[in-house]
Amino acid sequence: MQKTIMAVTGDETDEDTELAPSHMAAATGDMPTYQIRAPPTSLPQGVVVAASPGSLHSPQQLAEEATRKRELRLMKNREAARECRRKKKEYVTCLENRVAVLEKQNKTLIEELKALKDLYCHKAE
DNA sequence: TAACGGGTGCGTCACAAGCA
DNA sequence: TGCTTGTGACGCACCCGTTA
Repeated sequence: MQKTIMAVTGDETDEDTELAPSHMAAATGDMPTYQIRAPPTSLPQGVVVAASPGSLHSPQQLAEEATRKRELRLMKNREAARECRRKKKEYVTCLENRVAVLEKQNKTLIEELKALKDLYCHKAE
C-alpha cells in the first residue's frame, strides 16, 4: 500500500532559517486512519481564519474548521520540533566542550602530580 | 558504476507535564 | 478539565563514503 502523505503544503515561508536540505521529507503514514489530507486550501500557511465556533453549522464548515485546526497544530508542532532539535544540538555541543575542558584539566593535574612526586622523591634521597 | 550502509535532518504522532 | 508545549520515537529522504 502506498504511503501517501506529503509534507504539509510546504509553503513555509517562515524563515526556515537553518539550511534546509534540498528535500522536504514526506512523513510517516504508518497509521492509515488519521492522515486525512485536507483539501488544498488557498490560505497561505500560518494564516488563521477567524471563525467563531458559534457560527459553525454545516458539516462542511465543521470539517473546514477541523482541518484548519489540524494544519495549525501541525505547523506549530513542526516549529516546536525544530526548536527542540536545535536546543538539543546546542546542549550536546556544550557537553562536548565541557568534556574537552575537563580532559585538558585532568591532564594538567596529572602532570602536576607527577612533577610533585618527582620533586618529593629527589628531596627524600 | 551500481548497491549498500551509516549519518543527518525533517515532519508527524503520541504522550506527559504545566497552565488557566 | 481542556489546551498548549516540549520531547521521544518512528519512518522517510537525501548525502556520502565504501566495496564488489
